[in-house]
This record gives sequence, structure tokens and C-alpha cells, in this order.
Amino acid sequence: MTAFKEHLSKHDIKPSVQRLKIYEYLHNSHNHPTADDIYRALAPSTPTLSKTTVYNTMKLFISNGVATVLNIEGNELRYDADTSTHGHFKCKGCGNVYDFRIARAPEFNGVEGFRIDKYEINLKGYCNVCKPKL
Amino acid sequence: MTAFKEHLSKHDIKPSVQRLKIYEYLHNSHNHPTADDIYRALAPSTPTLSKTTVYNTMKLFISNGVATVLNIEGNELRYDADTSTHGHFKCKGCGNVYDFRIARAPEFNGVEGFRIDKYEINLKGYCNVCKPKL
DNA sequence: TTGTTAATTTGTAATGATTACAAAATAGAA
DNA sequence: TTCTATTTTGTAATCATTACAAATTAACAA
Repeated sequence: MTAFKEHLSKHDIKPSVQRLKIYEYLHNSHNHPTADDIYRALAPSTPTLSKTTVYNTMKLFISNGVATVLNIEGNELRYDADTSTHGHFKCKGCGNVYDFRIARAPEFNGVEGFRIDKYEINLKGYCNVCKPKL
Repeated sequence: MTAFKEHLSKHDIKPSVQRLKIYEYLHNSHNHPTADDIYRALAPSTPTLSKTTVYNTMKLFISNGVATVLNIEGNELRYDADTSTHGHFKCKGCGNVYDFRIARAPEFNGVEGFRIDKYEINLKGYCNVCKPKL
């Protein structure tokens, strides 16, 4: 995909084979994969891939603004190629992470004068597939 | 503190010596300590304390509703005795975690019919002490 | 092409938080 | 006291992430 190549280049990321594959996977998968998910998904078609490369690449992607990291579960980092403002819902039943739009932004009281670089809304509960099974 | 004892009892937590000390520390400290912070703060006055007890106790506190867990940083869990709705701001300069009130709640689009049990707003950036030093 | 240097990727070992687990200590009831 | 359930403890295991140095690849001048 030439579009992906250009997107990475535009953000000062040299589009190596590994970086392109990782970005393509991240962009096409909407399940907010962990580094391990990415590694396991790409390893068969990229036999030499190293998990360290996945971590390195994700750090690069985040600091250059083509991905974000998701702190919704304490013991794992999840990644998202959608850098627009949106929230995440993690279902305690199936474990899926759903995106949602923020229809009305919250207002804060107590961080006046602070510089806010990142803003994350995380919900947890049961999705409408799992809720009836409780 | 008898008030703490009653608070724990009311939530079906037997107020053992360890649990009381941990709850008291968590309640009085407003820095959202990690399990390790709690352990290091109490170890001198509770020589037999085990870190496993801190983890066990925090799990119990959370499932019985006297504390919440904070996923603001990927590699660590932080705890909070304030179970009311509020947000957290982590400063990338000093590392402090500040509380703030949510003056106007956000509205979501895309989780209709979901059961929402927990709702977390995390901000990151620079507080007004660290911002001028950049 | 070849040679040289910088950037990228890789594998292994280390780190650090959390959990599993079983033994020891303690509390509560009979 | 004695018995039993609960709580606490220490150690070992797990698992995600990072550190680091060697190997590979890319860029590019000669």
C-alpha cells in the first residue's frame, strides 16, 4: 500500500518492510492488539520478525503520532492506529475492546493552567452481547 | 481509628491489623500509591508485613468497593481510597498524579445498551509547576 | 560496482510488577 | 482448650517490557 508508505514518510518514519507490515496490520485490525498480538499475527509471514522490533516500532509510531497506546488494562499495553479523539470500552465478558465517539466532551475542574497532551476515557463493563448472558 | 474499622466492616471486610493500616495509609495519602509505595511506607512500623498481603488486600478492597485501581501508567497499578467519580492527571515532569473533578460529564456514542461498571478519565501532560520549566 | 557509515533489526538476558501457592500464624467458636 | 476457618507470609513462578550488543540492511559516495 503506497498510501501507508506515504503516511509513515509524512511523519518522519522510514517505511521499512517491518514497519510497513506492522502499520498495515495495526491499521486494518480494529481489536486494539497488544505487542504480542501483532507479533503472533505477523510472525508466520515474516519469519525473521523479532518481538523487540514490534516494541521499538510501536514506540516510534507513538512518538511520531501515527499510533496511540491504550492503558485500559493494568497488565498490558494495547495499540491503536486511530489517533483521533475517541474512547474505549473493554468488555469483562468477551474481552473485546470497543471504540466509541465522545458526543459531548467532558469539562474538568482542577487542572487549570496544566498542559494536557493526552486524554483517555476508558470504560469497563459488559457489552450488549455478553450482558444478556450474565 | 474506629471510623475506618466501621467503614471496612460495613463493606464486609474484617478489619485486621494489616487491613486497617493499609486502609488508613491509602485514605490519608493523596498520591495514589502503588502496592510497592504502600509496602515501603508501612514496612518500618509493621516489620512482618508482606508485599503479597498488600496485593491481596488491595484486591479485596477493590472488589468490596472501598478502593479503586488506576490504570494511568502502563507498567504500574495505583490505588485510590476515593471511590467517588473523579479524574486523574499524571504529570510527565514530576510524576505526580493529581485529582480533578469532572465539572461536566462526557456523553458517549457507540456503547448504547452496554452495562458500564467503571469509568476512568486519565490525562497526561505537565502540571503548572513543571510547565514553566520546559 | 565497491567500500564505508549510519540506521534498523534481531536475539538474549535482565528487569520489575504481579500472581500462584503452600506453609505458618492468627482468630473465632464450641 | 481444641478444632476449624481465615488471614498472612515468603518464595518461586509468570509475563510484559526493556536493555543491550551483535548482526543485518540501507544509503550513498568514490
